[in-house]
Amino acid sequence: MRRIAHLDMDAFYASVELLRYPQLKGLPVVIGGGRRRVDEAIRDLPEGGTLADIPVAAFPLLKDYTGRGVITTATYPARQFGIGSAMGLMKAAKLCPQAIILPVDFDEYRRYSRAFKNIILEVAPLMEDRGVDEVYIDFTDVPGGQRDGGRSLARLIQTAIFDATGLTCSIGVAPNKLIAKMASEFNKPNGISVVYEHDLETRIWPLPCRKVNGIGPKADEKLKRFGIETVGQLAARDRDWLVATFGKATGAWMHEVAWGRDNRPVVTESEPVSMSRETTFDRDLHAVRDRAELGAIFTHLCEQLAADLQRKGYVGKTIGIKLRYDDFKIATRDQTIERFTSDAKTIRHTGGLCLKRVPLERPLRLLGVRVGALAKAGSPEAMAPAGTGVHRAAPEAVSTTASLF
DNA sequence: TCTGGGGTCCTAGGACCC
DNA sequence: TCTGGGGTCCTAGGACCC
Repeated sequence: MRRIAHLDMDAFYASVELLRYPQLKGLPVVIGGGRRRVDEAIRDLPEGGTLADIPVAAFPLLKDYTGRGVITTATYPARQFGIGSAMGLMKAAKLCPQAIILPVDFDEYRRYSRAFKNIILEVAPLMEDRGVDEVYIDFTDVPGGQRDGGRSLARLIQTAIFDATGLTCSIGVAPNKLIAKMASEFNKPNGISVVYEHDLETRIWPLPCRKVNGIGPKADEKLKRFGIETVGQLAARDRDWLVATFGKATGAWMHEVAWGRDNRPVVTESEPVSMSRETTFDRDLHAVRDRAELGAIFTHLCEQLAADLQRKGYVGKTIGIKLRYDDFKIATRDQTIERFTSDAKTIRHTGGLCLKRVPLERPLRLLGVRVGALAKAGSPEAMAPAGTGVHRAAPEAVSTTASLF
């Protein structure tokens, strides 16, 4: 019998921070803010003092935070105030002004990410990466993976991760990835849930459609307009109606997931499709008035992206840009070039051409650059001579102000 | 008081080829 | 000369996820 686990680290970023700052345990803490006050607190430490010696009162508070940004993670005490991830910092400050805010430290989270994944791999080799804090694990052929429907193995992994890192996680074990993903949320934090095929009606059907991985805000809203709130109500609609209403692929998929069917394999290896860098400015910038600043930011993003590609050993041939205007609307442009590249100057130049094709009247809040159509550096594909494809004229520039780039 | 950064996949139209 | 269908690549936007 197929047994698939979904493992989700509990409040991952925040939990990693609490390992450094145990004095903050039990307090509302959010991750997502600026660096300065924490740096000051570290600098003010007495000789020989550790991070754990920083007095709680020295940490920055949400109410003193000014600036843009969102919460990436909130500790469980902070969640009691209604704070959640992706929430704007200003809104979170209203809900819980006394919450402590810490800056994001991706390098540290990546270290712990590698650590917990290595522990899993020692026990179960079929693991699929789903980002820093999540994985799927195929329990089916792991010795002991079937015992108690997978509960024993889940417990073993959970304990091993905690012993090695001090971090807790929640695990769902089910017949497939779809159900496992939902099950891992049943018992958070530090929980295990085992779901069988025959639990569909009692444990899955009562859930709101939004809990299905793949049904987002838009699809959920449309479902609600037809009176469909739960997975069970979705399962009650006939397939043809779903196909007629949501389209061939989406409708059929919805019918399958509502009946708990999902045969996607656990995928252990995958190649990246694109890499990108983007930044939201401290204040909105204008293409004309802030031309020099924008140009410098863009160059820097291209250099960072080129360095990412080179470090990871990839080249790409579709260069793209992304803008977010002050009204939050997004525009993208891209252009495919003749040769694969990871060169900052080439990316910068082609990105500059893309920028000439996009409207630049409105103030901008974000600028990004992307390289897609990736190949491994040095691979036969990446080395193929240019001009073998169909020749296509580059799109015309539409913007005049954009020539400033 | 607005809303980060890094991704994947899908759709849809047009170009172009067979 | 006209008609057509399939396949692939390119581009833009959008939904969704972590």
